[in-house]
Amino acid sequence: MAATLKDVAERAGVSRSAVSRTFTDGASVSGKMRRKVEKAAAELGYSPNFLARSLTTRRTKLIGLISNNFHNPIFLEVFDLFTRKLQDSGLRPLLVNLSDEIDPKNSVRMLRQYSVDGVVVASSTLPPDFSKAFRDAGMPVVNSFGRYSTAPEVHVVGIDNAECGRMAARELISRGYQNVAFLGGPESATSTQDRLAGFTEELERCPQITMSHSFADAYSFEAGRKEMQRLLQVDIRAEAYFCGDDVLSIGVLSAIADAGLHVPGSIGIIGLNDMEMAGWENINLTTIRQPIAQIVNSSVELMVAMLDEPDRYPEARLFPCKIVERGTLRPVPT
Amino acid sequence: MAATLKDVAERAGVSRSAVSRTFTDGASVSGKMRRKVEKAAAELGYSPNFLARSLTTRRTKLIGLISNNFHNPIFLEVFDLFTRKLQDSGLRPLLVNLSDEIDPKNSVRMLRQYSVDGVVVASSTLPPDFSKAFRDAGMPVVNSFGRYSTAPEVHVVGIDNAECGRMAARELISRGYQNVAFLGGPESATSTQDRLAGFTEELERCPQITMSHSFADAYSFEAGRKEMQRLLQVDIRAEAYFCGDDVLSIGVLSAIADAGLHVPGSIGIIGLNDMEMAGWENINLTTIRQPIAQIVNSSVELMVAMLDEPDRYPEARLFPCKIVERGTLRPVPT
DNA sequence: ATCCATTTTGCAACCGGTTGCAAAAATGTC
DNA sequence: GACATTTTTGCAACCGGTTGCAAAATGGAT
Repeated sequence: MAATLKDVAERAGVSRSAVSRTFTDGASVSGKMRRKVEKAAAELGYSPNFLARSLTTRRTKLIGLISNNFHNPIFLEVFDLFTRKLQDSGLRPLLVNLSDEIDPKNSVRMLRQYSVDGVVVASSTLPPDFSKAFRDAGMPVVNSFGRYSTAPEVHVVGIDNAECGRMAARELISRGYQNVAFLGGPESATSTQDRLAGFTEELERCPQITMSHSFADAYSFEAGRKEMQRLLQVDIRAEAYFCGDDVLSIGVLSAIADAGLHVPGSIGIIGLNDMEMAGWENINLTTIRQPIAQIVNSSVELMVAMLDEPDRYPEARLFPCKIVERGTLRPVPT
Repeated sequence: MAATLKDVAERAGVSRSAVSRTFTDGASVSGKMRRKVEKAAAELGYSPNFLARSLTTRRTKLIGLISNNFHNPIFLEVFDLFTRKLQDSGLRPLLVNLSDEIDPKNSVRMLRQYSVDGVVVASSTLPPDFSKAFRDAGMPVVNSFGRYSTAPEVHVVGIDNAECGRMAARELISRGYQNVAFLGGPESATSTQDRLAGFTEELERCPQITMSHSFADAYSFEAGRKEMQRLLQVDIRAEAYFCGDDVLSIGVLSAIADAGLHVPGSIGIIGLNDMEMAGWENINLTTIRQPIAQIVNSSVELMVAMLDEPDRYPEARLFPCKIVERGTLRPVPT
């Protein structure tokens, strides 16, 4: 069907190598030859087959883009940014949905069968073993939105979750809240653990402030709502909550509204991520902004660098977060 | 690095063809041979290279998954469903973000270079030329969420947008609204055009009901909010609005709340899609449910069928929508 | 044990490219 | 114009697989 190297060579009356060289940059071809070949190629609508090429070059320009977060709207932004940035870097994302995989083995095999040049694991909830499994199979790996401390063997790009916890704590302290709580995502997620640790650490320096914590089953609206409903029933509610994630916060807000309580009057809420929706006027969530565009761009740049230097020494790239003040915390007392 | 066919053949002391046949289903190999080869393969951790294989089989099992909707949360659900269903069918999605492409040419070339087996265009806003460009390049194409009437040369899986418009009109009529309006997405989107046409058609049968329409710039919260703010200012507001999309509806709801008006007391709203968020208790949007899981599954099944039969006669598969009643329309008068 | 039909196996060519090497052509120098 | 040097070109082998074909092995019937 499609024209091949050989067709072009015959039409141009030259050798196959000459055609190949015309389409390989850095190869030696005279101007005359190039023109002849390009003419024939244009006439036949030829463009080289990447997969055949990859057989000898050992480069497919395919990158496995792996995630299990297909329910948190922030990941739509993440996919948008990743696909664009990868495309701009001449790479192509092979998307892998790991939502119900327990074992990385299948994905590792599949990605090897497709000879991907590298793997981006974009998830804050996948256990670090997954990233390691890909690395152990010899593929360059970047773990975006991952935990930086426990897996120094794999490149990580993300935020300092513990610092976010401390930041949230300081913010609540500065607003004069005396009884605060952390409402996290799933307890098993490293991001949840680290955010809680930072939050706790900072609050331990203020012994007069009461602190508690609990976990929602997932980073989702329903889970946040359910957990908040439970908390409101047992009636040991805090004055302000640091929620592990924006979408969780929105669930929490809905439970609070249903209970006839007012935000920030009766209860203060601070989220994390600053997803698009947090800025919607009917939500107006005070939150900690995670710089996802920077994280994504840096992840791809790191991946590109690794393609040239596969044994690059592993590094963690952390980006600072900052508070975005909207309407769900009471003002700083004057 | 990774073991090849030849390595396995040598280790097992058999020919390369024998190894190849062991990993090709339907090929003739004796039990004894199979065991020998599988043993050697297991010891070397061998699995066949799909890309090399594709060179002779002319099947990559790669499917281009193309979209330009990376801002409407419903598409996160769409991507989740597509990736799962494709994976379950033994296919792999090569994700292409067409957000700022004017011309399909580049994507066509790229997808040909990767020898994708087929292309799924998942978009309700891409012009039909895009789908056609892929088909003209000889690739099987399914246009999911597309318009079915104008492009009978390309397979389409989706809903009958005009019928949705009629359905919305009937619903508003049955609730006794006398002055209704359509607040659509971008005027250029075929989905918007068809929904408006159906809505208008049905209302023309009730001349006593006043009807108007306008368009938002995009299927987005901000666009919906802005358009509703404008409508509220000019003060020729309708009693009920059929909004082109749920996320648009949510923007509309926010504008209404800001104006101090009440839903469904002062204004009724009906959306379209039934995205997850529509069911959140603090939104509680009455809407028309688009059966996206069915559309996605059917799209993939159609794609699978086309792989065996590339010249299959083009068909349109339409799925019925139904109203999901929540809290943004006033009750049917008794 | 013999013969024939069937199944299994290996050889070699091919899929669509790239690349090291040596021969051929072009260029520069005197 | 002769010679040395550099650049361009084609040959042939290779990347990691598949597959048509013919030879070898197997199995069954007599």
